[in-house]
Amino acid sequence: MGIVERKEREKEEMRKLILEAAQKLFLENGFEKVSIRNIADAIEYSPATIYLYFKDKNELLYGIHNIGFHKMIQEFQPALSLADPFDRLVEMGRRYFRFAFENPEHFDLMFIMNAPMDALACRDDIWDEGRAAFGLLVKCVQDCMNAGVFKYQDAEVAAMMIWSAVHGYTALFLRKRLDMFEESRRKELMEDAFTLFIETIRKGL
Amino acid sequence: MGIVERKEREKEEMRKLILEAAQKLFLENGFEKVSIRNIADAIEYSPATIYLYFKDKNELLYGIHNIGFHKMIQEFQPALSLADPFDRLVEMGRRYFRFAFENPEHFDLMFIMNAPMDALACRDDIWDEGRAAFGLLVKCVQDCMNAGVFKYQDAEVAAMMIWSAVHGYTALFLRKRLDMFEESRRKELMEDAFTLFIETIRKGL
DNA sequence: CTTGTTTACTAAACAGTGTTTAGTAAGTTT
DNA sequence: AAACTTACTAAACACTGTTTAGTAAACAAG
Repeated sequence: MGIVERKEREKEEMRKLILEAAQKLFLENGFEKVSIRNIADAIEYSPATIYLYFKDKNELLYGIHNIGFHKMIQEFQPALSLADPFDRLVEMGRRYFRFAFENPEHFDLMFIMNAPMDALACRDDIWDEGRAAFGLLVKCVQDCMNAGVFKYQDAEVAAMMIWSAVHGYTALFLRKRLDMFEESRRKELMEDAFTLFIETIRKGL
Repeated sequence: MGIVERKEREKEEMRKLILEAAQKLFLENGFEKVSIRNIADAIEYSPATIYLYFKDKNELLYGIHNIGFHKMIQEFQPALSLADPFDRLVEMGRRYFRFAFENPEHFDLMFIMNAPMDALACRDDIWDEGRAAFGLLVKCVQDCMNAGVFKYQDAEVAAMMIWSAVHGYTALFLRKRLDMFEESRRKELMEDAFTLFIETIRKGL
């Protein structure tokens, strides 16, 4: 009597089909320029079908946001296995920015756009993906404290401060607020600001 | 023969009428929920009229973004007249966040949304408002260096690093990425992270 | 004062958008 | 074979930003 199981499998596969077609279109054309109808066309189903698998567009974007987190966590792995906790922290910072730079649409969805958070708020659910990722950072900061690199002792507060600094220039860059600097100066400025931040917390935290 | 002058005045007034009606609606309902038709209704003109005064919606949003910058610069004034340069820097940071908290729609337009930057990019113009505001920060950081508060000597890089840190938690907060912390903890965490950042740069920069 | 021209404005249309509803056809169960 | 359930869709609804063609008033020139 595996019919119900098969149906469930098919349902899951359909969700995946939609999600991956949507992701492909979004990454290719940007979020503003992709509609439910475009996605429906790509998978050769009617637009209404998508609403049988996702409550609304926010829910769909939330699904892609999840894929983004998987990708990011994976790309963080090499950083996490570095021996020195401070090196680990620096490498995590670099990878945060590099991920944003190489996957701007995913990063947008994960940390800037309203849509995925609205989907969560509607179900009044908690942002588990964000919590987990932040947890990685807190752990790393805690290791730095245990190793005596930082004198300050509240790892969560320190992690928040570090996340802010790295997220700040990443978000400003992505939303073109650093375009006021000429391209070569911009790259230099971001690199130097990051290095300066690292040196500052090494001395002052 | 003041006819052409009067016409120019009327044209300017009409722009202002549209801009302020638009701003009012945007601040009341948020940007996602206001259309050109809504604005047209509010001023009792047809939608097409708006396009005689603004190239497109991005241009209109850019206009409101400018009003936001005027407001922000004004609210920065008291900070700028503090005697001690480091106090000045701290107060600027506090006011950056307070402005965002009290004027989230304006802040969004100024530092997060794509629309106003797209309007600039189309005219391939430079972001003067951002440059001017960043200039204030650079000057303040330079004063801190001259006063010997900071040892590091590149004011622009240091300003970039400081802007990043303050913008980071502001943007994360505004885009609901800190909602994973319970409300009271969230306020505390932001406050503590800011204080920690201030203490860290005081010691380490 | 009557022309011709310019200006300011709008009705209506175009080409889209997210989403819902009512209905169909195939698969499954009895 | 009949009844029920599921998966799907055509078409509509109520919007969106934007453009076009046309009108009526304001102005300038003869």
